[in-house]
Amino acid sequence: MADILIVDDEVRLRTLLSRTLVAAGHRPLSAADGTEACQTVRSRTVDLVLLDLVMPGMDGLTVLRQIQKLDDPPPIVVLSGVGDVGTRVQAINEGATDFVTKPFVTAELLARVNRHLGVPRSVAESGRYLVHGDLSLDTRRRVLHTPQGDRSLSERESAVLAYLLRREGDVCTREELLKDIWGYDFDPGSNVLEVCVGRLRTKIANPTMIETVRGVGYCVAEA
Amino acid sequence: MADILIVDDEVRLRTLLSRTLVAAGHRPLSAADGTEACQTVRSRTVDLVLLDLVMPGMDGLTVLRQIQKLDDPPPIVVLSGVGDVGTRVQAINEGATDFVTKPFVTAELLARVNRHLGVPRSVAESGRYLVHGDLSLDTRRRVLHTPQGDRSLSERESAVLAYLLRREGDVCTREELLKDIWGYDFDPGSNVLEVCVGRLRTKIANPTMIETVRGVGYCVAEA
DNA sequence: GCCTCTCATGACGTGTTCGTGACGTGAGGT
DNA sequence: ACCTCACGTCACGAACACGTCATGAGAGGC
Repeated sequence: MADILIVDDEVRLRTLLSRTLVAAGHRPLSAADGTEACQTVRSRTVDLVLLDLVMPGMDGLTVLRQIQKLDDPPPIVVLSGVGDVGTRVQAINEGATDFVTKPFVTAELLARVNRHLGVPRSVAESGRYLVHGDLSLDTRRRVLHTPQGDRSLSERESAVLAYLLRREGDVCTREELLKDIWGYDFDPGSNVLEVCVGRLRTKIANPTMIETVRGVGYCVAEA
Repeated sequence: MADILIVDDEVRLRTLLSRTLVAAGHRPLSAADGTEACQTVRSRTVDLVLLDLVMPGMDGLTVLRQIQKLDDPPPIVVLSGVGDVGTRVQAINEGATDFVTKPFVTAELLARVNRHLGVPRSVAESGRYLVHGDLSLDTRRRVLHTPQGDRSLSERESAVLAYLLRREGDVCTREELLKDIWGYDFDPGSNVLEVCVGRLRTKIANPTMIETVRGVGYCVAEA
């Protein structure tokens, strides 16, 4: 049993989905447009969102982004027509958990919904969150959750921190970082890396977390 | 050193992965499709499987399931494109140990592979830690762990200590040290070595650990 | 068009590293 | 016991790596 928000402008589809979900033992909620959806999602906890991309008024992708901005966004299953492959890819990139092409078989839809409900979020989105001690990095939203609150990181900052965290306990050389993040094959002759690490450290609760190994590179010790 | 099966239909990726693994001290095996992979995995022992999900012929997920049916299935690291979140979730549900999204940084892939091999750090980073009695030297981070806490060593200090520890119980002559660490072929006429050893001893809990053999060189006795 | 955010750049300050030479000290040979 | 030589210790200074700052260009939002 889970609270599932249906976002679609067509009444018939909404009622169809509602009935299917009730039959499967869930509690459906409805929203006819993006604005309503955002309100609902903010005012109460929702376990999963079924989102139609094509809607009048607020665009589906916009709704997607709005939901992703939440602290602990629920999984989002996108409903899309067969045609719009581009939008679909974009939706996935924007953080959609899964998608179902219309017209769909209710059984399949249900299977997917259940899958995303059953799977703990940490597993479903494994790799999205990088946890280290008492702070965790949301690599998609580029937000760092610390005991002192959330801070948003820039793209570069996030990339560097993610790189270090993924290789936690390992020393990452300046060459590796410059190559894999900046795409530089040789030393740029400037101190981009240092500046970026500096900015990162100011945003981290514990600046000593990123250790510098003189003449080699940087390292985040294992928690 | 571990036997790692690479399952991918693209030749270029297979060779790239092979090279990377060999460089890291592993023995790679290749399979171009699911059928071949299943055969290999049944006919011999494999320590880890690198599995591409998207393949013609037998589906990656099917291979995954087949491997899981083995008596003592090896860990499976799945390679997946950024887009296919759904398949990824399914792969995790089906028992994949971890996954890496393509395109990937080889260093990260290696780190994960090593992590999932039963004997992670000792094999993957053989020689990284030099242990002697109650202290251990992390040669990559250049940090010395002592009962009194950690101290960071400079490059030279670390090099000298590592050299002595690797030849524990053996007397290292001044000529050897000066040649192998400083690159000096003849006595520099200064006391670089003594100064360095001196600095080292102050950072070590037990200064008598580095024994001087008058007229010859230095030695660290076996613990 | 204006504003904000990101990010590269180069100047500058600072701490670390490491070689150097002066000097003290202890060991070993005679 | 003395002398000598090898080693240890110290303080100094130069080179270097890193961190910090202010600045300006460019992208993107309103």
